[in-house]
Amino acid sequence: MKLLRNTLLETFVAVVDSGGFTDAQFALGITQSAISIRIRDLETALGYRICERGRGGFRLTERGEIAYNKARDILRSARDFDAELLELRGITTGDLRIGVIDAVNTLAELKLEKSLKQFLDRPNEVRLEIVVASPTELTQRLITGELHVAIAPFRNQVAELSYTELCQEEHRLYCGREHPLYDFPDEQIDKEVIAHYQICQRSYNMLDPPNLQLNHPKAIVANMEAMATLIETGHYLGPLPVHFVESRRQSKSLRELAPSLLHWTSTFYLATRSTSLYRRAVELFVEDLVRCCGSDT
Amino acid sequence: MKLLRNTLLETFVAVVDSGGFTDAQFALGITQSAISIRIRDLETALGYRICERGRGGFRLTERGEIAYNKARDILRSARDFDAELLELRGITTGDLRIGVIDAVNTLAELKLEKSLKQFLDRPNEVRLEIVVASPTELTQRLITGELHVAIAPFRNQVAELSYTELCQEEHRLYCGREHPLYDFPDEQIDKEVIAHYQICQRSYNMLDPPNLQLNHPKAIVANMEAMATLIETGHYLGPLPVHFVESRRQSKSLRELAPSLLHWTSTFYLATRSTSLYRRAVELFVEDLVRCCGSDT
DNA sequence: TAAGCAATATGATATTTTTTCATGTACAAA
DNA sequence: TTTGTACATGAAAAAATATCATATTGCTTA
Repeated sequence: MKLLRNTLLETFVAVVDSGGFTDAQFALGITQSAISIRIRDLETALGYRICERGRGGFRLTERGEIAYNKARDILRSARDFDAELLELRGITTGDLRIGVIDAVNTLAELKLEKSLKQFLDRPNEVRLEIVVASPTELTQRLITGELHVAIAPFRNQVAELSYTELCQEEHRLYCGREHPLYDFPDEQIDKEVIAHYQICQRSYNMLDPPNLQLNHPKAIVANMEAMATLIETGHYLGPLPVHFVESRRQSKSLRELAPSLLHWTSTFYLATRSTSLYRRAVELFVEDLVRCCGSDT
Repeated sequence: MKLLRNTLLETFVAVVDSGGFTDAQFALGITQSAISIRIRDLETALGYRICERGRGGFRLTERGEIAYNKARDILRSARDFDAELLELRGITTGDLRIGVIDAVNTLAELKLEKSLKQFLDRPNEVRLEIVVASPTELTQRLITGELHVAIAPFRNQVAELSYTELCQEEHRLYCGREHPLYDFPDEQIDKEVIAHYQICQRSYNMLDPPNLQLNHPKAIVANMEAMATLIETGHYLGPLPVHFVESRRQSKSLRELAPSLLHWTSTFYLATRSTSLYRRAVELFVEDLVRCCGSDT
């Protein structure tokens, strides 16, 4: 049972997500009439129209748009609130919303899979949600409470969050088979040489090869797969995590450039809100993750 | 009408605040049976008992205590959420919860009264709440959202809040009629002399006379009235805001010590949450206050 | 330009939830 | 033991919310 009943808001959100009343019937398990009435009631309560509907299609009004976003937020925190109170029974329940940076599943040192398994092996009623996003976005979503924990190489840390070091990720510079440097002997490669070629970067400048001069127009990607693709075209050099390259078939089509010269690491952190409300599920998962990562490095 | 209906939690909070079911009837405007049923339902939903009741008296259980605090928090944010959505109509409504340090009403430069009047003169449906507390507490309550704005001489400012300078408050050191220094000529008073007497301080060390050596056991107070009382005993010297002393009868029984030597000022700030949700009422009051304070200084 | 259709609104009725009223139970104090 | 207070409970009433059938509306389409 739910502690807070937000029938009207839940209906509103479901209607928006379903793009109209008709489809929301199935999402909500009530008839279209009921939905119609609920939306009317909500509009009466608010004193303004939240959406245009009818044969012309479904569309939020300007205020409706604002209301929708706020409603989603409050529903999420209502769920978390429920979970907090229910967890006082000793049962692990509610949402656990985890954010990670992309290409994290092959980072063996992180032990994400192992700790998730440990967490889930315990008796629990947790609804898991995993989101992939950039460190900046993850930070933002942690602060708003949209995420409970996030895992990424956070470079600029903010006061609202607290960070725990998890592991290191090793990076090298790679080129594709078609690239002029592909057949170059390592001994002849140095930063001077590298500087002649275009380099592809991640949009959040977090994996920059340190001390590399980037004189040339460079490509920007927001995702590891995209990075690999661009490097494979043979047009760009680019940094990639070693585990990422080694875990895939195409590794043969990529070449590490002067690994003794061009290698660097980034530190992965677990981030949570400093002033987090107590949630057993979050607590337990953090424990599991930190334990698994700490066990051998 | 309310957007979020938290019947169960509202009942719970009202019952706790009324100290039992019987009195909560009047607070809630429903019969005792209804309350009994609601509390039972809440306990069923939670899966644990939240309070002991019966002829033996009313008492929260351990978990009930936790639940009560969380419930109060969520109800407050639900009210604010309602206000946010309702204010999209253009009507100023909802709570406006203001925190101030004590003895603020005689600080003329602050123009608190004038700006409150301006604010309230506008058509509005705002429920005002004014809380008096120490700067530390005010900071805490702002962060949790318990307060919307706070006014005090904040000395250590935190990142979560943003501060606007409002005005200055002038302080002097005073002694009571019975104090040995009461009849001392100002010329003979210096820090050396002062250091021989006990000084009373505010518990948040914010109005400390700068550069005063406090060698002697000193008294601590958390409130301006208390400070005045202790000074009037003739046993302590103590700092007081000038406006505070001048605005009351007893000023004759207090003496400023070497005002040319011993005077200092503290800066009053208005603090709000940096990442505050948009509330028209809050916005307007802040405008009013800043305008009134800025108009002449 | 009217018929057809798809999306929502509405009125009457059914169902469920919540409240009250009357009464029962338990327990501390007299 | 009695009494009175504080809460619990069952039945009935009231209120809120749902459904079903049908109306309305505006956009296609012929």
